[in-house]
Amino acid sequence: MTKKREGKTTSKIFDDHDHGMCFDDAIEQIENYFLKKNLQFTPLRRKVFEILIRDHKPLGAYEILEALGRDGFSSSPPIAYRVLDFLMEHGFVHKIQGLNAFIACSNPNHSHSPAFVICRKCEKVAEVDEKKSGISFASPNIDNFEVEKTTVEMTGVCTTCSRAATI
Amino acid sequence: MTKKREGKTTSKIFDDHDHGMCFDDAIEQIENYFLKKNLQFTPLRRKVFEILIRDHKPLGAYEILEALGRDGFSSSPPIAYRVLDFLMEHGFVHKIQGLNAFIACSNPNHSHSPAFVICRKCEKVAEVDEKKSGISFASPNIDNFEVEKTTVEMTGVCTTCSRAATI
DNA sequence: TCATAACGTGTTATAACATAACACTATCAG
DNA sequence: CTGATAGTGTTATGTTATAACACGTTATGA
Ligand SMILES: [Zn+2]
Ligand SMILES: [Zn+2]
Ligand SMILES: [Zn+2]
Ligand SMILES: [Zn+2]
Repeated sequence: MTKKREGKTTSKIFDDHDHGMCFDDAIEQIENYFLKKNLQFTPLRRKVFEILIRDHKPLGAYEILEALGRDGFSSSPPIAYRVLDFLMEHGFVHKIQGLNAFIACSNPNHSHSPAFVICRKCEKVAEVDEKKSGISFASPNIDNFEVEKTTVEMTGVCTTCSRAATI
Repeated sequence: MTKKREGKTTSKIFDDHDHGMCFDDAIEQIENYFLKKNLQFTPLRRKVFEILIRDHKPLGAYEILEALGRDGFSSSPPIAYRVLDFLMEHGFVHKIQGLNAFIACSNPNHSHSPAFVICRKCEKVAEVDEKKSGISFASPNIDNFEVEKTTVEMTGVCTTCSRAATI
């Protein structure tokens, strides 16, 4: 059976943005970026990004594939993984390692090392800025090991789920 | 920590410990812990831990299963996953999300939120302390979200692999 | 113009990782 | 003795990800 990924909670960091705005902006930003970099924003790539940005929640590759199938695209695994890899390379999508899921970036304009806050009950995920989060990578460089990529995920229970549990 | 000599750099974090010591100590520590907590350090649990601490490198669950099989234990998947879950609960093993692999803790005595430095070429992994790493979780609490667990992984190329590439 | 290389999408098959569900034994408290 | 708990074992299945190859389109450029 399929795992459920759903959630309806309100905790500030999880919905402190206007998502209608977010959606339109995001599409525009990615279009501009691709144009500038001479990359193709093909119908498939656009569709995958739209699926992710639509509800702005983490989706597994196979959930994305189902959605692609419903919209008339091929739904064999490599289709999703290839596009996801591409979108991740360019910073428009991130992988949430703790959920084996993918999420549209909340701030693609800003070059960043994203950190994620994950509720283990409702599986809502917030992408937070390094500085905002209270996390700081004081040194990007450890013993001459050049860090190319960081994964930072904080798992816990959001206030909504926490309240719900104690009722 | 970092040495620079004649243009060469050496990264110490990957091998700055006496592993013979590490192995014996680790076994003793886990034995004491289990005794104190009235937990069973069964032959299977011991074997899994030994497999992980032997070379002290990340191993996939199925690699561990093979090793178990070679040593006369059952090698069906749940065997490994159950013991790994158990050892992780008690902080003697960590999962490296970026590799789908498991590694023996380098510092089980110390209550910690481990961070990992991972070479993407040789897949060596070093567990570093929050403070040493230059990473700090300034606030354990973000907008009333109580963080229960953190995942911090830094991927890059270690000096050895980096030197090898430029020869 | 005609090779040919690069890219994007598509397919089938399979690899790699992880869990569900149930069975059996040993231990131990009441 | 009885029932609960813990540990190991088994079979089967679910879930996530990649390999390998096919095909059309679009640049590149002899
Ligand atoms: Zn982002
Ligand atoms: Zn929640
Ligand atoms: Zn540790
Ligand atoms: Zn290396």
